Amino acid sequence: MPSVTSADVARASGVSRTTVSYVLNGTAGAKISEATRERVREAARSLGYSPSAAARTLRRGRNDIVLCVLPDWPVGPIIDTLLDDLATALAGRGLTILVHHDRGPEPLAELWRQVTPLAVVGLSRFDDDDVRAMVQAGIKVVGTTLDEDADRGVFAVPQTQIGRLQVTHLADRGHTHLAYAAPDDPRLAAFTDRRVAGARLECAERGLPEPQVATVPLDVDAAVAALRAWRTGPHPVTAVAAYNDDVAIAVLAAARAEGLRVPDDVAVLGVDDTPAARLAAPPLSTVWQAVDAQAAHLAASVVATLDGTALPARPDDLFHVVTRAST
Amino acid sequence: MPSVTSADVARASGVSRTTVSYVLNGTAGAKISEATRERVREAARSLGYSPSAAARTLRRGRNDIVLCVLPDWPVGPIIDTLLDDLATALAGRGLTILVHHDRGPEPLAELWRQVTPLAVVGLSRFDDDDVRAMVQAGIKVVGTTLDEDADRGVFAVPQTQIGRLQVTHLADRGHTHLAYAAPDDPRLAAFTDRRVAGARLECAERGLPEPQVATVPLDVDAAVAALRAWRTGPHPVTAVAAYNDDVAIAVLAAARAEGLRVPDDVAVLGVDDTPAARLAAPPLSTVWQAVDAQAAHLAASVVATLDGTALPARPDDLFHVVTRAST
DNA sequence: CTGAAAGCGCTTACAG
DNA sequence: CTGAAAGCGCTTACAG
Repeated sequence: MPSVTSADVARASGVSRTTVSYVLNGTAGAKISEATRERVREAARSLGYSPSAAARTLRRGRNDIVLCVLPDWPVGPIIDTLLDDLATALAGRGLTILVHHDRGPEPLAELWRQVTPLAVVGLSRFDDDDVRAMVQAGIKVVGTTLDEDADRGVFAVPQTQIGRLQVTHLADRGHTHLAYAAPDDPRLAAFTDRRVAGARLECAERGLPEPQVATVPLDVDAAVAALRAWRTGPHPVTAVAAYNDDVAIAVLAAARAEGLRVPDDVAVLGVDDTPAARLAAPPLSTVWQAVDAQAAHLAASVVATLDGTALPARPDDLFHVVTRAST
Repeated sequence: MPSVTSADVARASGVSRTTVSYVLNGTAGAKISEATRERVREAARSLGYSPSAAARTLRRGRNDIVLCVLPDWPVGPIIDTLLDDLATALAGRGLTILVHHDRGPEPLAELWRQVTPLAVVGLSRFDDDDVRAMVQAGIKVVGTTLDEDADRGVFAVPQTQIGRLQVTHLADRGHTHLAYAAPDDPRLAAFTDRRVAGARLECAERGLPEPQVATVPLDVDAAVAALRAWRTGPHPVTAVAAYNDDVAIAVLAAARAEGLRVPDDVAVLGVDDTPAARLAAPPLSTVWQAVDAQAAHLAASVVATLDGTALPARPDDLFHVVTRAST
């Protein structure tokens, strides 16, 4: 607890706290002899001095933390990569990234007031009120949208494109009666809704009937039930666009249980290109996401926001289909 | 930026800052009339006052943040659950949980000095030096170990037990020549090494030959190569304990490619009980982890550490085997 | 029951 | 080139 303060360093090196601060922060315009600088640095080192973040924050009005707010959806490798790249991009500027998993109704305001970060990066969309309050408090904000609109300060990963791409791939192979297999996890609704909407749009533009949407739990019996319903009626579904590879694998398991041939009786297309997709029977065609490009874009967006420079252009070619044996 | 301070609230409600502080913090022993209290609360509300965390931290020497340090390994649903439960347990005490993904060589000290948290929870093991420094700075520490030792302040999830349990399950079914399928991801080494060690120990105690350990990338060709090597020689392997369900599914894919029957020619046992395990062909036997019990124990450990009370007993029955068609 | 005042540790005009 | 001093906003003995 006998914490070392800048006064201790000043005393030990025979200078004032001002000088200590100048030296340690490398303040421009302070002309201090190299000998003094070295003396101060050495004293700081030997005393194990590390400045109090609270005091610095109180004085400066902000600190060196970038707060990253994650929504409630399950964290997967994509988010991991996003955060990794962001951490690397910001580490070079002396910024530390801290992550908060947004769950329940705890207001965002509590959080950023607690932390007083330099910037807040949201991987979910912020309320306009929250954004206004943060900006007013001098905190930089980088939002995210799952939609096509690319407002200023917004990092965008348009989910509708994924649904469209899936339909395009299946329609190109001659399928006309499509199904969309939605996931069971309600936390994914923000993604599901947009991907389904994209699939609907693409079907409409191509003059195809609406895709038949059903939830497919990750369970053989439940998937069989969904598959049977799709195969019933005058126009049985011949191709399924699945929310992701996990759901697609459930559909494959159902097809196996029903004795349907994939892709001859029913084609299946996933999203994510997980290792499991390669290993599935048959190997699963899937939508690959350019995670690295997304991550680089997010990192660049945050850096640009911090610097107040223009936001980088959104990368295109964020997605493409990896064709395997299931379509 | 014209931030509202406690002085503003004091002025608006006609009292001193002392009184504002007492009322808003519910300081015990301060006898303040209900009328005054209400006046202060109302003023705070209408001015949109929220105390400066930095000032409070500077004054008190610590804040209301619990910092959770995650190691480099990929975050999966288990960690998600752990963090979820922890956040819920701490929210009731007005504590906010913030997560830092430990990557690269940035020293831990930088981080906790930046944040000045009330407590640090490590899901990786801390250096003894770090622990000492944190404790000396008045920060509570909850460490984690993947081993059997249950030191004070340590949350433990013994990984050797998993390897032992896998061998037990396979040996009970009459298998004597076992293989261990390790994952490709070097970040998982801390887990892999311990699970393999557990498998070795259990084999030794049962008088079985050592398990043949090989890395099995999540890729059919690579898995086929590993499987062939295991099946070669005078004593071909008849059962594979896989690091997790993903690796097990790679082994299943290899068996399929080689025309081997599962479990008759080769039995396969995973870990995690993911949805993919249920959906595999054949459905995969796997070690289930009591994530909820682990999470509850972690949360209780943290709370006990904060309160300075005795740590909860470690739950037993953390793991058991779910038997399906692959063993 | 309430207020004046000190002080947490830092940074930064302002004076030399 | 360097130092004395103010002040960031809060909490908390200490005095009434």
